[in-house]
Amino acid sequence: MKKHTAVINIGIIEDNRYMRDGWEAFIGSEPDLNVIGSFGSCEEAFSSDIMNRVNLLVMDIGLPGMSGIEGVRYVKKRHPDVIMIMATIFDDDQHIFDALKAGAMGYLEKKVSPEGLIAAIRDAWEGGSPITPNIASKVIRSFHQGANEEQLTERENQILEKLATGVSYHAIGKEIYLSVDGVRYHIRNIYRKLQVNSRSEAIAKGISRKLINPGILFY
Amino acid sequence: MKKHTAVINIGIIEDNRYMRDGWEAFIGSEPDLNVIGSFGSCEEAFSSDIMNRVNLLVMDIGLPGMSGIEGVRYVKKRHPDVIMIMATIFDDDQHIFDALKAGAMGYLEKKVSPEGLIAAIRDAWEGGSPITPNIASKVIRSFHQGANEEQLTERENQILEKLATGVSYHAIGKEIYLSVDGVRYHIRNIYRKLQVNSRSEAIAKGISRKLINPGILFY
DNA sequence: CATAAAACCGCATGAATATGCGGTGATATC
DNA sequence: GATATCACCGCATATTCATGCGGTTTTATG
Repeated sequence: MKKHTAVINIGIIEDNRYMRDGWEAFIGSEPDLNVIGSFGSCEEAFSSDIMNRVNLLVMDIGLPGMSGIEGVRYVKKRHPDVIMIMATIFDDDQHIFDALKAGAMGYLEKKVSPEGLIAAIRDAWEGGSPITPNIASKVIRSFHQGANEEQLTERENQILEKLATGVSYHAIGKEIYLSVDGVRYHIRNIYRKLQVNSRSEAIAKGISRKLINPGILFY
Repeated sequence: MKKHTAVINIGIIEDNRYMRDGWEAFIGSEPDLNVIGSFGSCEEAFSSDIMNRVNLLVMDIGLPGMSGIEGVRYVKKRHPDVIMIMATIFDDDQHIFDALKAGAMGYLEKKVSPEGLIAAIRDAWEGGSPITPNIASKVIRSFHQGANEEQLTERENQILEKLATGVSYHAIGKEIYLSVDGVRYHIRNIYRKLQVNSRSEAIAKGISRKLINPGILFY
């Protein structure tokens, strides 16, 4: 395992000139942070030669041309070791989750202080995930389960989990020592409680309500 | 909307006496933080009268009797406005995600500094989610999509999303102006790429690979 | 120009699912 | 002791799904 380089090579992608220059100045003033390129769009950045040397990118989301989200996907695919931190004015759920799903390690609001930005870069470089508190809050909340929704019984949860694996009613019955019609009985009740009328919806809703874990999700 | 009270009423649940007293002393030394009770187990805490006055709980996970996770579920159900911060030695994924899913707002490692603990309490009280960097990293990573897995085309993703809603092939075809057999064609390919052979598995795998969002998950 | 890959369409068939209705036995509530 | 709720079993039927095989058209690549 290679040790961290002494200096972190940083790239900036941000279309607002003032913002970009400000970041560059602040980051560059740190002895161990080296801004090797700053660009106004993903296209400019990705066609430059810095992509093979850069260690960490600070990116905006609202960019002309290729959006920051698409940019994250691009980088993640072609340069999987590059760490990306989003710094943006968007604090809506969709942007946040899209960016994180695409592979960003951090997500900052643009109003972050220079010191905060520097700290975030170091934090990400050490393997952490810098996210400003109210973004963190949204992320954490996305894990919370619905509170006063209709509860499933133990048996129903058990069967719901089996449903998600794709096996037939017959196979479910065999696994839990129940007749096919017994399985059907519980499934009816599950559908009623979740207010759905298909196996597919039950699974989708069950997962989104955290009643079942798709195995791969948390590795 | 009621303004935040000037003083935050805090409860502590931690079985290690030294740890508990340490926390109580540190937290209590802040003028705006008021420790109104500290307990060695959930049972003790929940049967006390502080539960109706407490604003924020700092809890361990590894507790005798009712575990911290169960404790979180209990509190979330009966006192949904109480904010919970877990402070624990467990940094494995299962404990973290279980606690967050159950409703904890923050997750700290026990080695957190007193200043860090105080900051975390204030942060949580302001609506943030205090999590130490390497915990944050795990949470963020759980959002990342698998990199070199077989990609679905745009059309396939579109259809996979429809599949999760539970509608029939016929209905899917109508929605996206495609024949039933055209729908079938894409579904075959989706199954092959995801290595499944049922609609249920495709949905479960699609969600866990973040190819589709169950609508309710991110609110 | 040949070839390949993606995106469709059609048909056929056995398997699985959704749902309605009618049962039984156990437990709990009033 | 009547009533209700839960967990199960059985049967019947229309609908939907999974999958195999053979097509066409468009678009990119060599």
